[in-house]
Amino acid sequence: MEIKNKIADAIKKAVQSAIEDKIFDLNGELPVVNLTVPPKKDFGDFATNFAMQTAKIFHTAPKNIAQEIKSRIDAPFIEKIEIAGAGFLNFYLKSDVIYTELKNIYYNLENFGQLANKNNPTIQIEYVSANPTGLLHVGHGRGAAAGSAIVNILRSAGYNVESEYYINDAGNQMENLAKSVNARYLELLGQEVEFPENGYHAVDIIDTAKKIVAEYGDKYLNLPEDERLRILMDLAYADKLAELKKDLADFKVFIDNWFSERTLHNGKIESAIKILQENGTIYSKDGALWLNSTKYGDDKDRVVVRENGVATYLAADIAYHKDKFDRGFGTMINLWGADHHGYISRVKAAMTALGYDADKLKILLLQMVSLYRGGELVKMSKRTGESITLHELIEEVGTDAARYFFLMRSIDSQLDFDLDLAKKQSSENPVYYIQYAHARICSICKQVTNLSDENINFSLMNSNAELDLINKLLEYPQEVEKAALDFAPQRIARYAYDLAAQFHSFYRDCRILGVETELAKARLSLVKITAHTIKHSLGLLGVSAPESM
RNA sequence: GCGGUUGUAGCUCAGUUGGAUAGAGCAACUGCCUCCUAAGCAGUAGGUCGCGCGUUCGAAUCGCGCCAAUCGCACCA
Repeated sequence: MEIKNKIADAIKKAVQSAIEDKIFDLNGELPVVNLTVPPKKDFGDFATNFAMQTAKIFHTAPKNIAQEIKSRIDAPFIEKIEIAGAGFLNFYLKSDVIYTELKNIYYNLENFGQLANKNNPTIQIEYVSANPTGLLHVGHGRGAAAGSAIVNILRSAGYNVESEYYINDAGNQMENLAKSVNARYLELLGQEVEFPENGYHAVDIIDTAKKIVAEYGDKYLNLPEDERLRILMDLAYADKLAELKKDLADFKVFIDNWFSERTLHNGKIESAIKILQENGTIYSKDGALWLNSTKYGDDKDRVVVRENGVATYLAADIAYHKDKFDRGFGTMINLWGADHHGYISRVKAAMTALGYDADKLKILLLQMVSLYRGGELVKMSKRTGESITLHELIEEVGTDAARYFFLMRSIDSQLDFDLDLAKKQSSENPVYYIQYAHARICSICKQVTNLSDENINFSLMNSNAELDLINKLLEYPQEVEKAALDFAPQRIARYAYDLAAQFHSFYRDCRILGVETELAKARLSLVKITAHTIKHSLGLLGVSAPESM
């Protein structure tokens, strides 16, 4: 059991005994004991504001409550307790506590950072889900980095997770893809063609057409238009999807489940609509079918089937989310671009109307990315093809830097991505700073080969530099937990940076080569734990930890 | 007009289930390699936490109202 929980237990018992002895008169519910690492070392190893929080329900001054708890607490691992400020209880642990913890970590190092399985129902997370009609751009990159990092973090925190990509492979955009590739195909074969009005102008469409020409030549040139369009749609779709999967794989993004929208068009959309019609949430007006989403807090009602009988995108999305709910996940997370926020209320409205608990669906919104090069904003546009694609970004700055930069800001902050900085191999670049710490440790390990791994006396490490590093390491499991609860990869990015900083300080003050054997053994074990933790935390972000730089 | 997000040091940003003297990096300035990777370390300086009112023992954090930036408000996806 973690030290923190032990202290919390001791406090609860002390309070309980005071209540039984009628010292405290309980007028309300006891809050949970909240233990934190204090901002200054002078304030002990752990602190709680419990006495201040309970002042009201005990009708007693915080300092008196603190005094009572202090006198009743019974815990062998606590060195001393001090009352400070307005009523903080500061706990000072006996020094052997942290050494025992460190020892446990060291002899079970592979598992450090992997929390116990929570045995919760599976969490599903859907992310990227870009249309298979073009290349992934930088905005998708942020979603890909965030989604995959959240998956890693949740798994590390002991949750069961399944990732999913929703492929919009039905409807207008596929028609446009077919028409666009068709136009390029004919162009390449020397025909005069007018480019379709809503077609995709980006150069990757030409590349796709070129591949088709290279493989099939003019085989489809003389087919009837609609037949050729059908064939080209299939070929282009396969090509686009393959490119998309490759770009994601290069970016260390691996999806468990690829969900095709087409599978919804075999009755699932109709049956979802039918249920909503039967319970009165869908009505007819002006020849179209409308979802009465205002009843559930949406701004206005929404069309689900047009006058011409064709279902809207929303209809497919209702069927899709119904399908997700029917698969029985405990929580479903959608990672959407911030420009889709208006969509939340209508999807949730539909789920509520279908009788599901819409709170199980959590929508995380990713704010926009702006790229800067040479201090200038780089414009992006998928239509004109002047965008920077994810592929180009990886080529330019590398997967490690790109992922770290995407992840170091909270997802609901707009991100200014400085391409020049991401490319710099210097201390200005946080990715290198962290990786360098790892490489330094690996370098030491290579040079120290004659030290035994047994009977390590961890308590020899008692200087500030050593204790600071130890304490930082002990915080790691809790950081993973917090990052998982908040879906906040930037917490891990920050932690990895702080840990690297702690190590670099240690490195200056504490040598391993050339010091007395027992101390060298202890320090070597400490830096091995550090290396593991840096590598593990970077791993959660999908960033590599090189052994030499 | 309505809704989402953001506003913290010169710049880029952490920090929200309310807590102790608000933290990093970069940029500026001063030191440190005969010593395990100087891609590093130590130090100095830098703040009305957008503005105002409120809630309370206590507010960057919660509530209300302003201001500014940004994204969105389709029978498109």
